[in-house]
Amino acid sequence: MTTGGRGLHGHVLETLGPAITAGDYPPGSVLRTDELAQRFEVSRSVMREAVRVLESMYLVESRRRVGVTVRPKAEWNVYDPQVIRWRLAGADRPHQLRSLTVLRSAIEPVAAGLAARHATAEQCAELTECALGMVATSRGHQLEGYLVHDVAFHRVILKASGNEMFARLGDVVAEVLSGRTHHDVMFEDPDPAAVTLHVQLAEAVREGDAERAERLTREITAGALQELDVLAP
Amino acid sequence: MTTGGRGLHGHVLETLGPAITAGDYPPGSVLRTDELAQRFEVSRSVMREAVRVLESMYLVESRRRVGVTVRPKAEWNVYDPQVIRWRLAGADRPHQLRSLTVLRSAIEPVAAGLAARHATAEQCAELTECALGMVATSRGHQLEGYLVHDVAFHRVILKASGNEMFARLGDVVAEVLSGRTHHDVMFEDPDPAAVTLHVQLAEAVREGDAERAERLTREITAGALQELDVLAP
DNA sequence: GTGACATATAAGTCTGACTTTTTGTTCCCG
DNA sequence: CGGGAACAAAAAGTCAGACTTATATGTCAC
Repeated sequence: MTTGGRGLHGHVLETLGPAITAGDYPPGSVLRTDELAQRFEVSRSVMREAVRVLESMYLVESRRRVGVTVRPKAEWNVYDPQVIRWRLAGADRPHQLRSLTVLRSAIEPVAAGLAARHATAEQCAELTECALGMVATSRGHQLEGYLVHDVAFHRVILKASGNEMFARLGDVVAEVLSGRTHHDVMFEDPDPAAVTLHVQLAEAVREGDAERAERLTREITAGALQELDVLAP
Repeated sequence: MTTGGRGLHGHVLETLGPAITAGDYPPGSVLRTDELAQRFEVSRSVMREAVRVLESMYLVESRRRVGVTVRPKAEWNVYDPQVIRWRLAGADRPHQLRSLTVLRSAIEPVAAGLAARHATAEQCAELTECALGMVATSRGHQLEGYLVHDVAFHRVILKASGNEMFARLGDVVAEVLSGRTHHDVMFEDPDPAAVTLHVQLAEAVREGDAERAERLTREITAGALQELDVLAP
C-alpha cells in the first residue's frame, strides 16, 4: 500500500492523476507544462517528470507546439496499480469495482486450477492456515481480521499458480476485497457459504484436484459478482 | 505498434528498459543517475525523466544517498505494454509468451461469453466479417492476411465484452498472435479446425449464445496452449 | 558495544538560456 | 479564388550549473 507521494513530483501526481482519471479534463483537453508548473508551484523540471509518468500510463500525450493532451479513456493503462487506485478513489468507483470483479472471476478459477497442480507443500500449508484464520474470524464482527486472511488466501492462490501475470493481480484483489469491507458498508458477518468454499478450496489444492479447485473458485467469484449486483444494480 | 522512441528520453528507455527486463542488472543492482547520463550522453534532466518512467513501471526504485536500485522481478508491472514488448523482444521470450497465452486462456472465454450478451449489431457484423476474412486467407500461404483478420477478430470480442480491463488486452493478444506468425516460424497454413471454431464463435455471439461462445473460445485458447507445448516443451 | 554526532554522497530542486519541431498564418502566384 | 511556399510564433525539449536535502556510514566518546 505504497502511497508513492515521495518527492515533489509525486505530490503533483497525487493531485493530477486522480483529476484526470476522474474525467475533470475531458479527452482532448490541452494542458501546458508551464501553466501546470505555476499552478502547482513547482519548477518546470519537476512538472516535466510528472508529465512523463502520466505519459507512461497512457493518460496523456505530450506533443511539441501543442501541449499535453489528455488521451481518451480507452487508451489508459487500466492495469497500472496507481491508475487503479486513483479510479477506485474517484467517482466511478462502482464501475471500476465491477470491472475488477469480472476480471477476478475470469482469472482466479484458472489460477486456482494451476495452483492445484503447482503449489508447493509450504504454499498448501499457508493456504490451510489462511482458511483456518477465515473460519476463526467469520463470526462476531471481526471483519478486519477476516479481511486480512481473505486477502492472504487469494494472494497465495494467485502466486501458487506459477504465472507471473496472475501473481501480479494480488494487489488488485486486495484492493477489491478491502474496498468491499471498508467502503461498501458491511455490517454483517461474511457469508458462511463463502467461508466453507474457501476451506474446501484449500483442501482441493492440497489434494491436487485442479478441476475441483477451479469449480470451487468459480463459485466464490460468482458469489462476489452476485454480491455486487445486490449492492449496485 | 508505437515504438515510443520519441525524444531523447525515449531513446534511453529503449536501451535501458530491455536491459533491465532482460536481467542484465540483477535485482538490487545500483545505478547512478549521473553515471547513466554520461553513459548515454544525455543531460541529467533527460536521464531523470527516464528513471521516473522506469520507476512508474516498478522496474527500479530511486532513493536518496543510495541511487537507482533495480527491483526484484516479482514487483515489475508486467501489464505495462512497454514492459511486455521489452520482454517479448528479450531472452525469456518463450516464458513470457507462455504467461501471456495462459492469461488469454483465462480471459478470452469469459470475454466471449460477455460479448454474446452485450455485442451490438455492428460488432456482430464486424466479427462475421473478420471470420470470413480468416476463411478466405486460411489457405495458400497468406499468413500475413490471416494474422490481420485473426487479430481484429479477437480485438472485437474483447471490446464487445463491455469490460474495459478485457478490452485493454487487445494489444497483448495482438502481440502474441503476431509473435506466433513472425517469430516462431509458421510455414504451414493455420489449423482448419481453428478457423472453423472462429466462424462458429462469431455465430454464437451473433445468436447471443453466451455458453456456447465461452465453450468455443475455451477450445480456441486450449489449441493455442497446445501449440505452445509443441513448440516449447 | 551503544549511542550521539559529523561527514560524504547521490538524489532532488530550481533557474535561465537555448534549440527544435510543429502549427497556423500570410502572401504571392497560377 | 485556390494552392503552395515562406515565415513567425508557440510550446515542448534539451542542457548546464548551482544549490538543497535526506540518509547511509563512519567516528568518537562513553
